[in-house]
Amino acid sequence: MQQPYNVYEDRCPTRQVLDRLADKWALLILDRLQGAPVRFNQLRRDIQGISQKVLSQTLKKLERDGLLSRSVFATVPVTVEYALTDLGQSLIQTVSTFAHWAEQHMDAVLLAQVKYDEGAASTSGA
Amino acid sequence: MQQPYNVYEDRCPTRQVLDRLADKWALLILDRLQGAPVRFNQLRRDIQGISQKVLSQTLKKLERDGLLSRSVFATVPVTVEYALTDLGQSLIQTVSTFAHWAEQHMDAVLLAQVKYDEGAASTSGA
DNA sequence: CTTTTGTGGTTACTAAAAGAAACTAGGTGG
DNA sequence: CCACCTAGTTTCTTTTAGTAACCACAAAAG
Repeated sequence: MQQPYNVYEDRCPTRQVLDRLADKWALLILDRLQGAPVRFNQLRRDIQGISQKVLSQTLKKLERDGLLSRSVFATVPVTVEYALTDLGQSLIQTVSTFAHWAEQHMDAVLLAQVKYDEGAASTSGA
Repeated sequence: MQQPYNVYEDRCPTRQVLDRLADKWALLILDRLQGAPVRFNQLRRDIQGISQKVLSQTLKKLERDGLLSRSVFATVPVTVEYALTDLGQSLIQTVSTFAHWAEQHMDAVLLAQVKYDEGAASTSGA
């Protein structure tokens, strides 16, 4: 008995899910929510470079897919908290490893880039 | 002694790496290369919906970052094989888990979407 | 001996999305 | 009254992603 879903297939609904999750901002948001709920503007401050629009959009998509929950508290000013759901928890270890992989392997990547660019230079050069 | 790299920082080079890896096509390519080298057109056939342009571009970026290697064989017609490097191998388990997560949790995602859309309907409706 | 098929790409065009910045709305404090 | 906090939305511009066509080579088909 094999699975009904195959992400390699064009029209499989998993492909859309992958497309939404395989996003720089989505990964950073999920990673940031690891451990405890975080508020909108806190996410905005912590994830440097993200705009309100993209943060808002990405949060909506992740909420719709059931990976995180949105809670509004009637404080003054209003508090909106985002937190991982159980579904989000099922992915967070993988997301975290993926998002931080570059931090561990950055030197190797930079070295590879230098080598690649040298090769490209010699092709067009001598 | 803490790490010099932090993916949450806007100008950290890891951010660019994350941006390139956090891509639907990059993930599917890396996942497909797991186990054995694969040729260009084989990748194109297996990863349904990818275009030559995007496949070519993505392979170049992944090669530049040192995650995969490109080997040309002077056969007729020419054979070009792509394979994971050691650096690529260091990420493949995470990539594979991530890429196939949706296949395991698709039902939960679909359920969440229905619930979310119902809520949105009731907001604008009654 | 011309057409089709296969290889592995590149190039131009177009549609969609991402990003920057301003604006909204409700309430507090100066 | 104006500025500032919250959490967003809207508008506009720029960038990216995707579609489709084209290229060069060689072999096989007709």
